[in-house]
Amino acid sequence: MNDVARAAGVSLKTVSNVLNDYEFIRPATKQKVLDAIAELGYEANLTARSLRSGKSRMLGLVLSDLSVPYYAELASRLMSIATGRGYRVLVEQSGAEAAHELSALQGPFRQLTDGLLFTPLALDAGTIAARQGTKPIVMLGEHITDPRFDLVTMKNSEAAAAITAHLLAGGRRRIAVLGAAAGDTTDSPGLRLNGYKQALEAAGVEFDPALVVQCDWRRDGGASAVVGLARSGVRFDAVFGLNDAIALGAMHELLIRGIKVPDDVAVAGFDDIDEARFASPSLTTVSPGMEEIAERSIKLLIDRIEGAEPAAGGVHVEAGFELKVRDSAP
Amino acid sequence: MNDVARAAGVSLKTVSNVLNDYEFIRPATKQKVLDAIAELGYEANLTARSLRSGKSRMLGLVLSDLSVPYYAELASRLMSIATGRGYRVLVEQSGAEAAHELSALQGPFRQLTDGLLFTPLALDAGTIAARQGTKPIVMLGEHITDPRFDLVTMKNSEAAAAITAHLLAGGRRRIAVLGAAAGDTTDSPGLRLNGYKQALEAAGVEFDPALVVQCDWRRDGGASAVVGLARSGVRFDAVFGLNDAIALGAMHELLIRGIKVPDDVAVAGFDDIDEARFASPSLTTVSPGMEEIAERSIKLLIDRIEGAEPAAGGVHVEAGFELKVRDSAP
DNA sequence: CGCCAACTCTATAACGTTGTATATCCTGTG
DNA sequence: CACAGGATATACAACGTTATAGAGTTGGCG
Repeated sequence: MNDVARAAGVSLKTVSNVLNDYEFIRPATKQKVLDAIAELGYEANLTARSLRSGKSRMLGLVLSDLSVPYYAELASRLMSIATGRGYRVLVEQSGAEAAHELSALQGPFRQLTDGLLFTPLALDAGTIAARQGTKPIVMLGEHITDPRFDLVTMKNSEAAAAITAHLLAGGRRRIAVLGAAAGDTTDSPGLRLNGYKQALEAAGVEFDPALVVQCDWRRDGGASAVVGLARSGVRFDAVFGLNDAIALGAMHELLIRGIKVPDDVAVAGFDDIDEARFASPSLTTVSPGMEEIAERSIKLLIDRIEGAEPAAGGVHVEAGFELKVRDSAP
Repeated sequence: MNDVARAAGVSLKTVSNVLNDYEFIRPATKQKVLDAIAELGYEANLTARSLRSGKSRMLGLVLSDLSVPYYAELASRLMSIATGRGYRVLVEQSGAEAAHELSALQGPFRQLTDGLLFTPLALDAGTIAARQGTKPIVMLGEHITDPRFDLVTMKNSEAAAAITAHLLAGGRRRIAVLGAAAGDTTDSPGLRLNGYKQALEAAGVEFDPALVVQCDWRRDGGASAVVGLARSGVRFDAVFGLNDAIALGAMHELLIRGIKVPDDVAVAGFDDIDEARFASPSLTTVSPGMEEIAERSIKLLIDRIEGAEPAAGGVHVEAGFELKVRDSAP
C-alpha cells in the first residue's frame, strides 16, 4: 500500500480511503490511486485488515461430518450464498463429539470467524450459553430449542406427520420407524417420531413401540435396522426412515431379502437428498426446505454480525417443507 | 499477551517465547508464564500471528462443487488429516468455471491460505503456470499432467481396464461407456476410456464408438444417457459409468424400464462412494484409493510449505486402486 | 581471579491496515 | 475581502504478534 501511495503521490491513508469508498475523495485523486493500484497489481492484505478491523469476513460452520450428503449439500449452498454476501465459510467437523463441539465454540476456530452456524449434537443449551462468547451464533437443527438463541429449523413434526399420513393414505397400517427410540421426544429423532405418532392418532391407528427401531442415521444403520426387524419377526408393511440415508439403507436391505418395494413394503425417507430421486425405486421423502434454511440462516447471522442492534432475544425461523411422492411409496 | 506478561512479571517477548517453545527458557519462568496464561484464559491472536509470520496454517481446497459425493468425501478426509497436522482447510467451489478457478488461484482466497489443493477442470497448465504465484500448489485429478507441477492422481486407465476386464470376464461383450466422447484421450474421461479400450483389445473385442455416450458426471447424466442409448436402438449388455453417480443414475433408468440388473445388463461405476455399497443392487465399482490420495496430497503440500527446499521439480503420486465386485456386475 | 561462552531475558521495531485527530484547501456568503 | 464551514487529504497511533539485536547472568577453565 505504501508503494501505491508513493506511485500515486498521495498518503497511505488516502489509498486506504479509496479502497474503503470514503466519501470525500476528489475523482481525480481516486483515479490516480486506482491507476497506481492497477499498475502495481496491488491487493489489500486481508490479514492486516482483519487484525485492524477485528473482522475476518468468515463464517464458521460446525457440523458433524461433511461426507454426510445432507450436510454436504447444505454446506455447498451455504457457501454459495455467503459468497454472494461477501463472506467465506470455514467448515469444522465435530464428529458429533462434545469435545470437538466445545473447541469449535471456544477455540481458535471461533477466533477466525465473525459468527457461527452451529449444528450442535452433543452439547446442551446451558453449556453453549455459558461459553458462547460475544460473537453471534445461529443454531441449525433441532438439538437446541432454547429461545435465547437464534434458531433456524425445519418443521420436523409437521413434515413427519405429513409423510406418515401419506403412507396411511396408501393403506399402510404397520409403519416401522427407523432412527429413533420409542421414548424420544426431542431433537430430530424425537420431533419426527412425534409427527409420526400424531399422524397415527389422527388416523385412529394404534402406536406400536415394537415398530420403532433405533439405529445410526446412516445407510448401514437403516440396513441393520431392517435386519433387526426381520429377526424379531415384527410384521410391517411400510418403513419410515427418519432420514434418507436410513431409508435408502433399509430399502437396500429389503430388496436384498426379496421383499418388494413398494408392493410388499413401502419406504419413505426425510431430507430429499439428491440421491433420493435416483434410487431404485426412487424414494418418497420430504424436502425440508434446505434452500430456505440456508438463505435465512446466512441472512440472520450476517445481520447479527453487521447489525448494530444488540441481540434482541432469539429469532426463530422455521422453514417450510414439501412432500415428494415417488415410487417407493406412491 | 501484555496482561500475561505483566501478570507473570516478564516481558512480552518472553511470553511469546514460551508459546513458541523457545529453547532457552528457565523452567521456573516458563511455569510462571503458563500459570498466568491459565489464570487469565489467554489465547494467542491468530490473525496477528498470521500477519507477523506470513503464514495462516490454512490450506486451500478448490473443487467444483461440494455437494458432489466424491468431493464431499474427499474434503471430509482432507480436513481430518489436515487437522491432525495442525492445519485447517478452507474450501472454495469453482463450479468448474475458468473465472472462478482463476480467482481461487490469484484472488483473496489464495492470500488466506499457505498452499493450495487444486482440482482444476477448466484452466490449462499454461495459464496456471503463468499465475501460480509463489505459494505451493498440489494438483488433484487428471486435468493437469504437466510434470512441472506436483500431482496426486489415481490409476485411471489401469482401474478402468480392470473393471472392464471384469465385465468381459462375466461374458459381457457390448459394454456401453457413459461419460466420455469417443475421441477423448485426456482428463478423467479420456484416461478411463483408454483403460476401457485397452481391456477390450486385450480380450480381442472390437471397440464400437456407438457404445460411447457423453453425459454429465451426475446421476441425471447417467439416466439420460441410458434414455439416449435406448432411443438409438444400440444393443448393450453392460454399462460402465465413468463415475458412480453416472452408473447409479443409469442403473436407476434401466430398472425403471424393466431392464434387469445384472441379468439383462450389468452395471459398473468408478469411485466407490459410500452410496455405491447401498444401492439396489449394490454397485460394482473401483475404489481409487481416496484415503491414500488424501494423505499423500496433504503431506506433499505441507512438506512444500514447511520445507526449506525449493520446489525440486514436480512430484507425481499415483494412488493404488481396488476392484469392488458387488451385485450389479458379479 | 578474570574472561570467554553459553544461557536467559528484554527493548524495539516491524508485519499492513484503519480510526482519530488535525491540517489544508476550497467555495460562497455577508 | 475576510471567513465560516464543508470538502479533501494527511500524520500518527494502534491492532497483537514475532524477529532482531543486544543486555545481563551464569558457570567453567586457565
